[in-house]
Amino acid sequence: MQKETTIINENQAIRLLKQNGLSITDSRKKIVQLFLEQDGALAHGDIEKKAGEKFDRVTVYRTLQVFVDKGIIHTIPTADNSIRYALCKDDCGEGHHHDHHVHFVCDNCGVTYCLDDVVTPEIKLPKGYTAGHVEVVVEGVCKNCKTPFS
Amino acid sequence: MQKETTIINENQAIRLLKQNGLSITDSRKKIVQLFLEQDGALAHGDIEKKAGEKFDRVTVYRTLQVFVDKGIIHTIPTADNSIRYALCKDDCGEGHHHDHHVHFVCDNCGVTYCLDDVVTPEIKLPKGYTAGHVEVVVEGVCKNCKTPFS
DNA sequence: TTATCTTTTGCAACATTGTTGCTTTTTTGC
DNA sequence: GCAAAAAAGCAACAATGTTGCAAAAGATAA
Repeated sequence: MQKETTIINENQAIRLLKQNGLSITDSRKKIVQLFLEQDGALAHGDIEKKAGEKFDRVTVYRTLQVFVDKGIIHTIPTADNSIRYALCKDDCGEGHHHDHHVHFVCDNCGVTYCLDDVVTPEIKLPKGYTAGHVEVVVEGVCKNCKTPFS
Repeated sequence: MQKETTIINENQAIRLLKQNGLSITDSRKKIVQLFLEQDGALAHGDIEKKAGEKFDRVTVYRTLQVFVDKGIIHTIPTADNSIRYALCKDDCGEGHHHDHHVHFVCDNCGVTYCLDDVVTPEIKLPKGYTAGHVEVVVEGVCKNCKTPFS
């Protein structure tokens, strides 16, 4: 079972890389797989750890950069100086990200979730300001950490 | 004129430090003054530069930490791995920040503004999630960078 | 499949950013 | 001004991020 899931993810990873015109390499496959296996978002450090010391730090930095450029992953700003990355939905592509969903960081487990179904609200800005992208990060307790009777 | 403003800011800085039970030192005064003189938010690096190489890097780090703890300044998350800081309104204090306003980052000039009058909206979360603090960062063009006829 | 060209990786060296312990200096309260 | 307390400065270190270049792996076409 474990193995089967891994293979499915590997195939999906390869498909995703090909779609974006990227060479299929071990590190790219592995990193995409990590995102596919993962419920939440990943920071650079997480990826290095989860990859099992297999790849050079530089490779991870460059791979993440390529993925962001190609619209495969997007960044999530946090208050602790550690950018997190998460897979983009299908409508993102090279040069244009469309991540209009809210992000959620759990106080308890620290996991960052993409709430794909929660759309960022319209913000009414003061006169003179023009809005581009709106980023919303909610901090609180996630569904897994919620205590049953509270 | 220049000098007079500086003095006013210095007095205000001293008042702010005293209110929070902090010793009055050159670095603290200077750093508070930088925030008072400044329209937008400041990153650690900005402060080091603006202070004119006068203070040790460690002093700046520790001062900012103290200010955050005391509720004098608050942090603003960004997507570029550089936390920014801005003055809190009066209703923040030690151990409890109340920054329910929206932040704005200008694409053109890079300045980060606190839009004190724009309140963060209510976000409806999926079942099981409990919201604590909500952080909204809008990216776009600010009032100063707006071209007259567009 | 192999030869060749292109892309990516890994390494080394470096730059920047942030942290910690400890001594000296400054501030505070008397 | 003096003693106690707080903060600054220094040094050393840790973590994070960047760049150039040679070696390795991937893509392409005969």
